[in-house]
Amino acid sequence: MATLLLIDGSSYLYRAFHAIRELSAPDGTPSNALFGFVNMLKKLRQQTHADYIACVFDAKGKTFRDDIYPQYKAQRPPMPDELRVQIAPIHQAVAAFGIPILMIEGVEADDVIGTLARQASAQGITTIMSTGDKDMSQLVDDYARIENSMTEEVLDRDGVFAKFNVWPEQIVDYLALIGDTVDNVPGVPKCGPKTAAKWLAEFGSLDNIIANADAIKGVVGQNLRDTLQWLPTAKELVTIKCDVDLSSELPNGFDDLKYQTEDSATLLQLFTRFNFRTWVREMEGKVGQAAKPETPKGITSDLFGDEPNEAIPAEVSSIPAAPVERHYECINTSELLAKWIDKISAASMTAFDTETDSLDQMQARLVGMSFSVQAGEAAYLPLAHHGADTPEQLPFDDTLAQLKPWLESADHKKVGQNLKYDQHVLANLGINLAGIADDTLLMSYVLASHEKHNMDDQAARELGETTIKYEDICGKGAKQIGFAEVDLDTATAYAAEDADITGRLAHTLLPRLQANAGLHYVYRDIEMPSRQVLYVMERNGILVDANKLNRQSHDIGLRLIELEQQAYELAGQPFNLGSPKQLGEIFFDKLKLPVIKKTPKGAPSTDEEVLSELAKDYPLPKVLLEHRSLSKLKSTYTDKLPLMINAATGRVHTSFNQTVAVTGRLSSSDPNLQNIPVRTPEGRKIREAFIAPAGCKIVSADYSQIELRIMAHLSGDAALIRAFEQGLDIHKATAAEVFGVSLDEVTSEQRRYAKSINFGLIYGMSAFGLAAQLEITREAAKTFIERYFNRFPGVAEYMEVTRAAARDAGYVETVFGRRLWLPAIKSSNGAQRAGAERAAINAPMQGTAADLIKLAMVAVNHWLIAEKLSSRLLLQVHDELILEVPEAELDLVKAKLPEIMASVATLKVPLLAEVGVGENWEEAH
DNA sequence: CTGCTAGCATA
DNA sequence: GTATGCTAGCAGA
Repeated sequence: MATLLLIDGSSYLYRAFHAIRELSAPDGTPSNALFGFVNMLKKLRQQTHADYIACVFDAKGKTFRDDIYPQYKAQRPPMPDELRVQIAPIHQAVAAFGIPILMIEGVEADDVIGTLARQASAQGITTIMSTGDKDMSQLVDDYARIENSMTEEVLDRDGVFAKFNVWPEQIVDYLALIGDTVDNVPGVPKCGPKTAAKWLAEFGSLDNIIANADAIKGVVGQNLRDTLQWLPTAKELVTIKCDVDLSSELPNGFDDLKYQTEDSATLLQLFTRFNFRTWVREMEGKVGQAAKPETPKGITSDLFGDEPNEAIPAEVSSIPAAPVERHYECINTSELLAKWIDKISAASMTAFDTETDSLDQMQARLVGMSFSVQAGEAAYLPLAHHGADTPEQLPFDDTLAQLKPWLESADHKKVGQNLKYDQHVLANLGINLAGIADDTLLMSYVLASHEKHNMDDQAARELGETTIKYEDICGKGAKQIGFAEVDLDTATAYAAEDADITGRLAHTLLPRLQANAGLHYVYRDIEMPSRQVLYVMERNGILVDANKLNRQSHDIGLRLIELEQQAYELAGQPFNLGSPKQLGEIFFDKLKLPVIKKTPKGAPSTDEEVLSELAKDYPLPKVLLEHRSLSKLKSTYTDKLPLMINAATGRVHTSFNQTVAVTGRLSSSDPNLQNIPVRTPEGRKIREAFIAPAGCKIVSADYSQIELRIMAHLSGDAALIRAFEQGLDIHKATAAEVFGVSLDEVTSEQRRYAKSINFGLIYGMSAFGLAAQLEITREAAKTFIERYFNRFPGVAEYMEVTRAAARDAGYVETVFGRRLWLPAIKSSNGAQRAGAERAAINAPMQGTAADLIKLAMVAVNHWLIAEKLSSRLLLQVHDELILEVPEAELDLVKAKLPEIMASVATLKVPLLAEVGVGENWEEAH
């Protein structure tokens, strides 16, 4: 049976406008109604498969109802300007989606819908009226029903009766009796839905009620008798006209209401103008496919030319190309140097690499550089080799000066493998590397975050080439020599190969990224821009008060000695408190304490959980717990951090690794500044040592409940979305739902339970895990989870859908299209598979959060530069950004920073960032 | 000197 | 129950 879908455009216009908070295009044009409307259209298109479709709007001007009753809708305020300006783009969007638009002068949208619905019913066509307008209930019959796509309410004949206690054919009478304040149609005073339904149940119809008006008692009965003259007019006003002449609009009848071809180009244009990023990405994929017909793979002389030869789907792993003939040379004369400067100046893209004497990017000194502009052809320029044969090497300073313009030119595009490192190395020499167009490390990471991304592995995987390993030429371990000690022939073979392979990798990987709009967006608009911000943050470094940490080390040291003495007495012998093995022997062999759990290798565990449990009954574990936590703080933080201060800058410069975390998160190392303590008072003292220089403050801004908000967005769960929209304490709100109490009745115990389940959900929880966390039985945890899923069915469904999608595709995606691969999801090992399923649940949330804060970092950095501010980004800790801000800029940054963070994307729930200020990180947090 | 384990710091 | 990085201890070079 054929189906007709009629969208009540006028009703959704207002609903979308009021349902969504402020939202506007970059130029300030409001876009909330457009966003809501398009969202609704997409949802409808996905959910409802109709043969015929129309979106109906009110036309301008008066209607026949104004002639009947001049006060009709007289009290309705004019359409707000903010909505009015969105009408044209909304019509444009509807049309571009391929949905026919109907606007008939002299009648309202309802009348057009009524007419079409009646015509459809007569032909046996099912009609779905998508509207939120209760008046339309009068149109429901055996063929026509209402589906409200916002509330997902469905009203068929029985549904109408269930809702209003009258049948659809009585709705007109019912509306006439109760009137419509919005449209300024009076009814019978004091007659509401209850009374109207009661009368209609008793007398069947308005006519019959009028006929029996004298029999109705009370004030309402008198009111009825007073309005008898009016009621027929009221009925006429609320009756939807079902005989509108549509012959000139639809000469071919329903055939004129078929879906048209989607106009992706217009949609892309529209979404770009209003900055609907997710949809832009979606459309870019479609437009790209349509605009780029497949071309045969050709041979180009310029291998790094701008246009990819062929769009290879990202899913298809590349087939290693045929061996490339290599020609590498060593630049050791001014003629060769001139030749290569010409080459790289003319090239549209140069693969570039540096060789240095250290892995520490802030300390590393340049030893040489290599270049390649064509597959198989590359050159190595040695600059600081020394050793037995320090031969034909061009002079360091002079050669670098010749290359500096090219290195610092944004017009000369470079591609490299981890150019952030090379950028540091050159910055150490006062050279500001520019024109960084591509990075094969990031390409590999975006295409396949679960693979290895080092150049040797990439070369083998993507090109089928075996490369010279660093260790092959420099040795390893203590006997390793610096690259400057390597002879020039060997160095050339190695370094030129690096540039050559990098260029060829870029040429292979870029088309695969471009073939997928989502991945390309993640690479081009998230990873490449945040690469630059990370460089800036690493370069900035953070000021650390070494004296303060040293004093803390000293104090902790004294306390540790006390604790050791106590432990020796309690144990009856001295032993190494830091050795789990010795500790185990004392605990379980000598003192015969009970074994609570075992390590994976089978030894009795002595971790914090076990110690806490044992501490309830024995004194020694308590001493151990304090010793453990203090020695961790001392060895990892208070002892180490002062040693990490860079002598030249006086600051600590971490390395942000952009390509290790499979979820898209960053990691920090040397030192890791993403795990500075915060939970315990002793730990927080370490944060106090991260300080702002004189005249500055530390400003910290963190996203509030970012992963739960993303869960609300991804699952679309109405209750969860509502809780965030209302700005509630989310754990409390969860508790209220799950325990069925009001918000102010939630006990702290209930809130704690809810908090655990919220975190558990983010981690792909099982009943077992939750039980352990809450120290309750597994059965109790299970019923608790069931109650949660009952209250938040959208979340339950999302979990299942995600698991299934991961099993199907082998990966899951973030909101921005980042792919998170889960090779273990198809493992025959049950435990591994279960682990991968938990990761599949967690990854979209953790990964989307990572995408968001990367976008925020880029936006904040961009703002700081555009406004020429001196404030500096220093650190990122997954959901937190830390800046150093001069006092003069404090108010501005305090206001703008959280605003930027909250507005990098528009999700189904608002984003919130909270800002703090202090002399040090602890105060600011 | 290198690689592994247990344990623990963060989001 | 997700994702990381670092330390000390220890075993086998």
